[in-house]
Amino acid sequence: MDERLPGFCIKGSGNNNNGSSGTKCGRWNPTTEQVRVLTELFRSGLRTPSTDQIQKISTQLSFYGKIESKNVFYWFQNHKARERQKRRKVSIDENDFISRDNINNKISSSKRFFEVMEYQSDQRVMETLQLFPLNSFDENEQEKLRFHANECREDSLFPYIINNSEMDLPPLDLRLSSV
Amino acid sequence: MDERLPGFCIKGSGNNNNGSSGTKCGRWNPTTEQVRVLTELFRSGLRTPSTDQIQKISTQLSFYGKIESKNVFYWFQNHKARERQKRRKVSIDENDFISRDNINNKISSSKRFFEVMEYQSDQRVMETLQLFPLNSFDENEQEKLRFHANECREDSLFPYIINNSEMDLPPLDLRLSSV
DNA sequence: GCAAATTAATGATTTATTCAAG
DNA sequence: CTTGAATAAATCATTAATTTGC
Repeated sequence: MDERLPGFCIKGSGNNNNGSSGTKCGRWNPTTEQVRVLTELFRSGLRTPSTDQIQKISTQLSFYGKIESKNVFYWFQNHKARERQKRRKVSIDENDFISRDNINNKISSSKRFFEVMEYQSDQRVMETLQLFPLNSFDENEQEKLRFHANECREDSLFPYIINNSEMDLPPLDLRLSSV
Repeated sequence: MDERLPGFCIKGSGNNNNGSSGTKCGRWNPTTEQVRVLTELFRSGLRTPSTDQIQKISTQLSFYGKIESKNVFYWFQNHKARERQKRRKVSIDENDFISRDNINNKISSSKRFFEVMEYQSDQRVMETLQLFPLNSFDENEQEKLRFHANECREDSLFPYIINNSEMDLPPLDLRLSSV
């Protein structure tokens, strides 16, 4: 019963030999305050703290709970990388096929879609990074945007509003059946 | 049970004078089928549809009733945020304020550690774009890091200390020298 | 049974971040 | 260092559920 339950770790004897393999059990679990401080530091511009800074941070944060210097180091590494990854992901991947070819355009993102849409001519299915299962849609189509301010407020602040009132629709085909 | 589909903007001047500076339009009231399809798409992994997708979804869903693209956009925004919110509330169990033994014991040898770490993973922080998991909710990884970094509990005897942000910790002054 | 009053859900806006380009 | 792009968080506002008194 005291086996290593997945996701729940038995009290692995104080000194966790958190080596390289069994990171499950001896992993640092930051407290709220620790995360708060780290995030504040990150937000303040700190990205790659020096060793001295890491030590100071770690010492300070140890007040809130168990922490080691390496945790601080890793935290910044991961946070930096993941923020970046997140940005890239939403900017490029979320946009399915549209392009990576003309990445110089960089506007493959749907947001600038209104402005540069007419330029899309050749989209290649780049690196099989197919994120959405619902690509039963025909992304290849270049639909016309009818930016019709149908609302009371004409200045729309959200990035993309397309008013498409096509009413002649066959029964729904949105299933993520195939690609 | 009132089957009247919500119209567009009720442009009737002075009709619904809610006085406040809010919207003056009646808001979208999704039909059951619309919600069902949107939820299915969400559960399939779609989180931030591109403009193309939004338009197609909107077009498809208009078969079931009045809808605009912006409604689809808003729906995904809200649904994503609220699912995350829900999950976050559930996982407010993080604070194990554990005063472990010799917290920063490894600092003395941390320099070597950091050198190795730098060598290992400094610039090579995974550039891999993870494919979208078809059946999992891609929650914010940061939150996972923050709240689920470790399921390991030493003991459940420690009292929670959740909002002790007013400890007597001196204000961190870490960014002093090398910023 | 039925509406007025109240509460819960959720659609729509605003605000505060992030990274990256210039 | 400043600005652009694009959210995601926080908030506002309205609709639906429900409670309640009659």
